[in-house]
Amino acid sequence: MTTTARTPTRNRRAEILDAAAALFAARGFHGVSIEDIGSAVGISGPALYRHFSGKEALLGEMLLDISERLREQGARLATTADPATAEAALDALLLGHIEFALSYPALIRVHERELDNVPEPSRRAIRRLQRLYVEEWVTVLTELHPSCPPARLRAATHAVFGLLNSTPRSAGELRPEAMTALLREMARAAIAALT
Amino acid sequence: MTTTARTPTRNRRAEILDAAAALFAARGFHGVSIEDIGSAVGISGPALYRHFSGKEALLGEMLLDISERLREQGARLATTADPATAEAALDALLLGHIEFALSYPALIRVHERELDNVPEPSRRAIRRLQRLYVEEWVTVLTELHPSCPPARLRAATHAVFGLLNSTPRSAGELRPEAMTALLREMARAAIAALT
DNA sequence: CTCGGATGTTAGTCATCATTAACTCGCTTC
DNA sequence: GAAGCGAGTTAATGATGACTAACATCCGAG
Repeated sequence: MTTTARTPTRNRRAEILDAAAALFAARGFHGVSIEDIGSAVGISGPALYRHFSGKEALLGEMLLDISERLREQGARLATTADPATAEAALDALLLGHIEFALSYPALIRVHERELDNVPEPSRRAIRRLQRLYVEEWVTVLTELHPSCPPARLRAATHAVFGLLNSTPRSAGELRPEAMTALLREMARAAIAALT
Repeated sequence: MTTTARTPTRNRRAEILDAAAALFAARGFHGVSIEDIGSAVGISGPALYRHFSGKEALLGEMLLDISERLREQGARLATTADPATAEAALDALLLGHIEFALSYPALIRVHERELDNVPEPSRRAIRRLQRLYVEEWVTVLTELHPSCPPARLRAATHAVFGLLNSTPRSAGELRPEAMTALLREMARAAIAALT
């Protein structure tokens, strides 16, 4: 009836993914209904099936996109810097991750929590991308701490992710620049402490 | 009569809470059915209502217990040490939290993720305990970094929790002692880096 | 021995949900 | 100016799931 019919499909898909991300972050995958997602973007319920084959497929696409963005960013930032200075590469990775976490807290939350709800075909691909991203970090850390065993560096990487991804929990405590500086300093120090 | 009450009830409740924690950690609150929990402890479905008034109440009790244990531990460790050496208090808090996270990864996960699913009466109490625990840390950190504004210290505390709670994610990478040492060193360094 | 309560069991009930079906409607295009 | 299609809509359908009811059993007093 009104002038709503102009959205050219591309926008709709993105709109739905955004709304679903916010809802999943707030209430969890199983706590959100198709109806909820639909009405969050002004359409109602089953209309979602014009854009996605199902709820799980929607989640799968969402996580795949997030993982791909992180991996791409990781690959770009880790190699962009002067290969001699792994320090610079690490700093770039840190700042990239922090900016992502601060810009898209809902995506970070979903990425952290909902992998188990993705059906098996996609889950494998997502896991692979996540692993590649971690390995990007481990490679850089290996240059900085050659004597440190890889398993330890991997655990350290997960610990740093936990630190950086704490953002959604301490939302609003600090302004973004202050939060960025804080997380960067803490993460750098934590990594420097590795034997 | 009186004290005995034999073990049937007490054990059952604890057994149920344990099983439910493991399931909630793995699949999320809404991803687990009453049937699932029941059959995990060998009874079936509605028998749970002999022990808990409902699914949400069960979760509420679980989170209340976790929060209470953390808060109690925090209060004990933060004051036990020589008040002159906030360093020692911080180290005690760190080791206490790490031990808890390594011993009960499922509880940590549920504690991090499921607060939103607790109905309002209990949620308030849980939040209060969580806040008290955080304030325990902030108090100690304030002694170590008097010039650091409280908001920054609070955000730093959440960041440290994120780091320490990464345990469930990097499960099995390292042996417990190695993981404890790693997390302790990283967290100490991260905190020392605060201006 | 019997009574009563704690603890289970199985068979409903009633909601909620994901998904599908069967129709509109408005555009573009021939 | 119909044909076709993209994007919605509302009404089933079929599962699943939380919770309740009605009925069984064990066991420790009295």
